Amino acid sequence: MSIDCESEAVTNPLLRKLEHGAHLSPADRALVEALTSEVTEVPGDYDLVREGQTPPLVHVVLAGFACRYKSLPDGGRQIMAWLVPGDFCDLHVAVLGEMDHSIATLTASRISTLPRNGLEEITTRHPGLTRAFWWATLVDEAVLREWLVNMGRRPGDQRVAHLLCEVLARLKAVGLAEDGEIDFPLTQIDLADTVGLSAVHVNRIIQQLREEELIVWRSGRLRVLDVPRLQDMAGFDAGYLHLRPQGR
Amino acid sequence: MSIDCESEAVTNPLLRKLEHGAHLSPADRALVEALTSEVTEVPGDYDLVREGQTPPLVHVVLAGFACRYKSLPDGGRQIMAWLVPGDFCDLHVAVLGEMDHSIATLTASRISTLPRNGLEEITTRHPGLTRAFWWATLVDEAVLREWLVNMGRRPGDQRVAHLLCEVLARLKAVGLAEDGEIDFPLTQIDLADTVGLSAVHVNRIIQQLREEELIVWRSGRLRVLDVPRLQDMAGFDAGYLHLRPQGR
DNA sequence: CGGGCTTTTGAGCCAAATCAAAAATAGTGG
DNA sequence: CCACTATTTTTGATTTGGCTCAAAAGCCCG
Repeated sequence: MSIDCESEAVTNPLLRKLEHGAHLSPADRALVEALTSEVTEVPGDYDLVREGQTPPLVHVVLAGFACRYKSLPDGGRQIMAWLVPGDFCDLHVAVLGEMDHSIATLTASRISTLPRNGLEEITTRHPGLTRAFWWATLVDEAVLREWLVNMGRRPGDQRVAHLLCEVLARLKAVGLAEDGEIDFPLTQIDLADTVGLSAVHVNRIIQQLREEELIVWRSGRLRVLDVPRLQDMAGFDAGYLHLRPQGR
Repeated sequence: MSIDCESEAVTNPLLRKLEHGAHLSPADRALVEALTSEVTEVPGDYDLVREGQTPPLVHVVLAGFACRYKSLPDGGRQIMAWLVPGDFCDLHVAVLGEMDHSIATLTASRISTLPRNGLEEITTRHPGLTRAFWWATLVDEAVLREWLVNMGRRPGDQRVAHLLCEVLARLKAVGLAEDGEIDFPLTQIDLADTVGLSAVHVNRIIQQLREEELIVWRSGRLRVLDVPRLQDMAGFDAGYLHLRPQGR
């Protein structure tokens, strides 16, 4: 349940992420810092928000992995998004009224909870930040579209490889990847629930990626040995993430 | 290429849709009407916007079917959204800068093109409408999430059935469905590109749905014979569409 | 050191793909 | 209105990627 303070960037990951989407004034930056000052440590596999609820707080992931998911009648679940440091969990609730899916941590995480009215003040008084939030929402949507392509048209191995390429790029964008290597304490079951394959099959795919010397993944750490080659076999093109050239 | 003026509601479909998401003032309504006055007729299978472009106009579907899609290296395509009357095509471009996917008509369509600055004026001066646009974007995202569940975890027959339930509900919401029946001039190939199955398999599923007397689909018209039963077999729950109880 | 997760392995099976070709439809131009 | 095409839809046969079931091996943690 310790969350690896070392590898966390000096800068706030939310701030770091938003800077990809808009130019923020010093005042905007200070505001973001202030907003994310209310922090909770949460264990892995913990429901932050459940389908049908209208959470009073907006959550932001600061460290760890969370996800959006829906449970199915047959007991399975489909994960529809990974929420990594810098990602909003439920920004949309104020507008949509009720959650149409649940949000849970996948690993022990540090979560920031912002009061809704603080956010509403921003959207009326700080157009620069508002635009940045808007941008973040639209990138989430773009990611969702790419996932749909992944599930619909790519075979298992490319599907998993594509997901790994994406998470690497996203963590790099908030300063949490060094040289193709990231903290990655998920289970293969989580991966399977995400890419729509069985855990057994995902296991075989992982083994294949290891044999091809594309990745090393052990004890919660993932190293991509040859990023271009993995991207190539996955058909990965980072354009849909709409990041600035350098996550630095 | 004629677009069936009869079945089109008296009311503007965009307006009709937005009323599900927010209460609009008479001024807001007038503004929406004015915005959608610039109209083009477009044939089927026509690219409105292509990946990589930054379209100068924002498009709204008024009649017909369009879609978001990405082409794949192997020649296939994945459709990531169906755009039906009332749907924005590229509202996000102003923020994201560049299209990360293409938009094309699936059938002959009536498309409204709004100048970007008209929209920007709205987002600064008309909070009610802005909120309605925001709502529409978030619903698009919710639909995307449900599609992901559909592709990831539902077998072919349920997958197709679910999609049909959705399109029926969405068209009903803008007044374009009467009693489980809609204009539906798509090909089975379009369907296959949407649900991530082969056209041959989709064909077999359609035949099965017909045999089970769940649907009648011929000459561009779809009738769902038993809506509750189809929804039931598909595991369809309209909650994610965030519509008001009555599309009326 | 024992119990509960994960990961791994093996075997058999099934949903859905592919390939190929025929039948049905929808357009198009004369 | 009718040939002539092109596109869709349908059928059949075959192959395969990924699933299920089941059990073993490895890990983590108290």
